[in-house]
Amino acid sequence: MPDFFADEIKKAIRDAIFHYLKEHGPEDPLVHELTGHAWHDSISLEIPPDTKLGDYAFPCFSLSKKLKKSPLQIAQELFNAIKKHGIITEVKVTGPYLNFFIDKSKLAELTLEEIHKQKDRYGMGSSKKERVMAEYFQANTHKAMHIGHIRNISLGESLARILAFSGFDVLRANYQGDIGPHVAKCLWGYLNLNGEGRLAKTEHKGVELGRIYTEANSQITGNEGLEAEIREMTKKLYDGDKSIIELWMKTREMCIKEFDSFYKEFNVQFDQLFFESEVEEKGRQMVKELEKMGISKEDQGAMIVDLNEYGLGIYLVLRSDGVALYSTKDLALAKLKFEKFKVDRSLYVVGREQELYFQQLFKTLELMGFDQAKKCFHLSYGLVMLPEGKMSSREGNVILYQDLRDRLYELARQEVMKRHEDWPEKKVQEVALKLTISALKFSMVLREPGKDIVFEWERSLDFEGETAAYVQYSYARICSIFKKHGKKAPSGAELSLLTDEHETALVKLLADFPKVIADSSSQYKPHLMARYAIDLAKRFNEFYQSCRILQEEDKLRDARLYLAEAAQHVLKTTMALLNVDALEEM
RNA sequence: GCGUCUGUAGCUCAGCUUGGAUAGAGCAACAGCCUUCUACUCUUAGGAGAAGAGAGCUGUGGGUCGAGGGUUCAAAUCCCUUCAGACGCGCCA
Repeated sequence: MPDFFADEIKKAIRDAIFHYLKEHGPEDPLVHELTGHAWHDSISLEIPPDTKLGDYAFPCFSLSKKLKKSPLQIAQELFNAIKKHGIITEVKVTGPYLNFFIDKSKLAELTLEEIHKQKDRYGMGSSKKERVMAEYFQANTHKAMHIGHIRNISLGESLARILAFSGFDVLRANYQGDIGPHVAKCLWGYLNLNGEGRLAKTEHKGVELGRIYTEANSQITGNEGLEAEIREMTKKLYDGDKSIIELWMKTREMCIKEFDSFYKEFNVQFDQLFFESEVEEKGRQMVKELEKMGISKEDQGAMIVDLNEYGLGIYLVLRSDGVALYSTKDLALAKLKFEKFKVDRSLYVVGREQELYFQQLFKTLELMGFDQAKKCFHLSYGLVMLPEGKMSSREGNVILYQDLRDRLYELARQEVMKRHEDWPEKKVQEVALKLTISALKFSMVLREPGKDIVFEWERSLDFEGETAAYVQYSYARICSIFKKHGKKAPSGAELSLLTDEHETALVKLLADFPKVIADSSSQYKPHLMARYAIDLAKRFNEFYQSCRILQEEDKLRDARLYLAEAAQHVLKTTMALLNVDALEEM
């Protein structure tokens, strides 16, 4: 709810305490506290667990200690001293709590008029004058995309959108490995597992290459002869050996093309694509610099940064044979981000297993004197598993994206077809695809990032429950009201009519939206936004269920239309921030 | 061995940063309701009636918040111990 209400209540409480003190004890440190600058913070309000108890609550426990009286007594005495005024319509004492009821029509007016004024900009933060780069996805070419990548891109994109909405200047970055042992394995597979024939048969050549990689990898792993062969091929790749470079270029192109269509399907556009090869050389130079600065040193032939005094162990920055490591390249990339792209804040959406690694990276950057190092953040996320028990780990039984997507899509298509027999096939496919991709994104963002999740894919498309479809359906319902009504909500509606508990509950939730933006942005937690979207959809449906709109008499109808339109705006914004499609019919 | 994270209803998960009133959702189960969703009939229109489904809503049942201790007026939340699991701890990314 808007701070305005809390402020008014706090003032009333302060006056009551003053009044109380005047009568009961002339000198008290409390007077000092309440006249100081921080008096505002010394009175803390809470939201009661049930709206029937009140809209705001003031617990009297802390005063109890200072005044040496029971909180129940204090609540009663404050109640006698408090003056109802302005937006406070009622005050009640419930045990040790002083509960306040606020003027609901005032709340509706303030909130809804703000939303109608701002429309899709409602909740948007003012410019932070700060540039943040979010690096995510980081899928390698020549490898299959699996369900973990989906969690990554869904989180990353949603985070980027939330940050941009809350006022940051956001750059989206993707950092991909297009060369290395994994490429060699894929190419070996291409040559030995009938790659040419298989690619000829499919549109999705990148996907097929990924499958070839997976098969090749399982054959090669543990086979010493083949592993030696791969090492040899990897070296040839790095050396630009003509015998293999042409195939590499050709297949690399296929993979990148496949990624492009995937980005399109997922509605993601990167501002900056980085490749490992770009930063390898710079990384090696940076390690030399580190040594000069006395930050790194040689150990067993390799270069390390000893971070033991920070409890971060040893950070290895260069291999003993002088070959660049992931860390070598990341150091250079970070510098590039800070200096060339003028980034003030840098986010990395990467799996949880690299937590220590990123702490080491950030600490090293800090030691090098980069101020931005303090504003680096590793958004780490857990594994995605299916109810069947398979995991998305690198070695384990991988769930390929394409397989899952196709399964989900088929399910969605059947459902849409069943409901709209009159729709042309093309429209069915279009809507089904949107539902599929939205369901995937939403399920991946709904959970707290750090935790492993079990992706209940069969449920993700349900139109009930905590799903994208439920949110989308609620939105479509609102759209359908206005379609039926034939025009938008009129301005100047009598919002004081909105006093039903369901109306108020919806208004309150709408009023909370700016805070949700602020929280999910400052804490890097997109799941707060997803949960809010569910809550809002639910709250709207409750309102819709118990309050008629179009059939009411004009004034009430207009007020409710006004409310519905506000819900529509906010719901649309939440979907945009989650990168979920807002469909007008489904 | 050390470090980080996780453990909440049968299942999937919020809540924990910043301690407060009977610990919340969703799914599944059961019992209902149903308007603006779907479809049928009637109506000049607005709309009305009966019905079904469901992608709506309500209610019911279901919990030692892993266990034990501590701090506090108050602990799912903070601290300690312990059990279980995941991940990490130098030449992978």
